[in-house]
Amino acid sequence: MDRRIQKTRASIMAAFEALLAEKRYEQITVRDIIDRADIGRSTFYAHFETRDDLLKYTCQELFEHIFAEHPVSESSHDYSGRAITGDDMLTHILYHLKDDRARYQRIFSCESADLFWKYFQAQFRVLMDRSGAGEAAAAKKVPEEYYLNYYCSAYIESVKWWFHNGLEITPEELAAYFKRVIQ
Amino acid sequence: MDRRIQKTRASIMAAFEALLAEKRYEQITVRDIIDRADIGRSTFYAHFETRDDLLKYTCQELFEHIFAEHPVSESSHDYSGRAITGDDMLTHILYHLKDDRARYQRIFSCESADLFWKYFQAQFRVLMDRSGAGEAAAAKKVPEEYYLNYYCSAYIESVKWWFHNGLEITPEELAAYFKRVIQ
DNA sequence: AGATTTTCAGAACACGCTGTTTGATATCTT
DNA sequence: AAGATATCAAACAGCGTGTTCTGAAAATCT
Repeated sequence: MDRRIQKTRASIMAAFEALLAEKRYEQITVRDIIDRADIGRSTFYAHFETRDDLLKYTCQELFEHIFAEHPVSESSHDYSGRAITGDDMLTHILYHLKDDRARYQRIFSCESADLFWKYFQAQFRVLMDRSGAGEAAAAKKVPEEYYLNYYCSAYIESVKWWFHNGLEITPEELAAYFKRVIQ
Repeated sequence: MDRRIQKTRASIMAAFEALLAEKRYEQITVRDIIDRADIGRSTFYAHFETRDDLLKYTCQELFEHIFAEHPVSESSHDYSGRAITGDDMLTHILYHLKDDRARYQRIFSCESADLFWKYFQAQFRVLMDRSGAGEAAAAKKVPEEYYLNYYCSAYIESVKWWFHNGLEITPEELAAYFKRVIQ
């Protein structure tokens, strides 16, 4: 792969993330990006069709690691060889977030964080769809759809709260909070 | 009060809400609004400073009834004479929403619904701040801030789910779902 | 190293949107 | 009826997006 492409792409992404820390997505112009990345206008459009395209790509790139199909051993936690299911997954995701906290913290505390949280929740929902929430819903005597929605949003809100408080407590502690309020 | 002002304002609001049903807020231009409302450009700017100003005003107008300080007797429910506190409030709000369901359904199912849900949650949060969630948080052994956030977002998510399913069940039933998952 | 292919830069372009200003016209209030 | 005020159309400056073109620069191939 052409090194120029990688370099240019990297500088665009870096400029974009830096700008997100300063102003909300809607206010970031292509001029802002290319000035900061120090590239030409046409170069930007050679890499991304539109500004929205860059945002979409950033989202994918941000979370693909977390929601990868086959989690492998990581620096601060090791689940290799074990199947990641149920409760473990909740903590597993938190570790991923904490491992790359510098980046996620910047993204999640920017004014356009909503966009990323929404993408995060959608991905989490896909995961949960597979690990049936039927029993829990039945125990609470509410529709499964209602429960699934409740469960996912409560989890995301927990993570939001965690980041909002500077990731002070450990992943295990936060997971414990979540399980306790969920019961 | 000048009739012209009322007429113009009403036609702007109507045009805006109609457009929200068709496309997302960011894509609605001032030209769209004034064409639909059949007014001049400068007239629009005589009433609202910016496009965002119109959105803000619409939010306020939408929820001011629901979050009014002193709830009075309504068509489909009557709490007059009783203090609205705690659990009653949860159902009370749902009745308000159902009373004007035509309007709220249009707003909450439009592509820019997020903006309105966010405003809704912020207002709800203000309400809840006053009715101390300290005991419940202590019972679950989680920080009060964490619990308050959890509680409010779970409520809003319930209402979202309700609208998403066409308000099929009654306010009492939804409130029951909520209380059951919250426990 | 030299030739070939690909990417990059910079400027100019068409187009659309925002918010302002103008002076003439229509409509309200009293 | 008369004065106040809201509305209108049209033109304006300013800024943003996404396109196109050309020569220069860099990477890749042999």
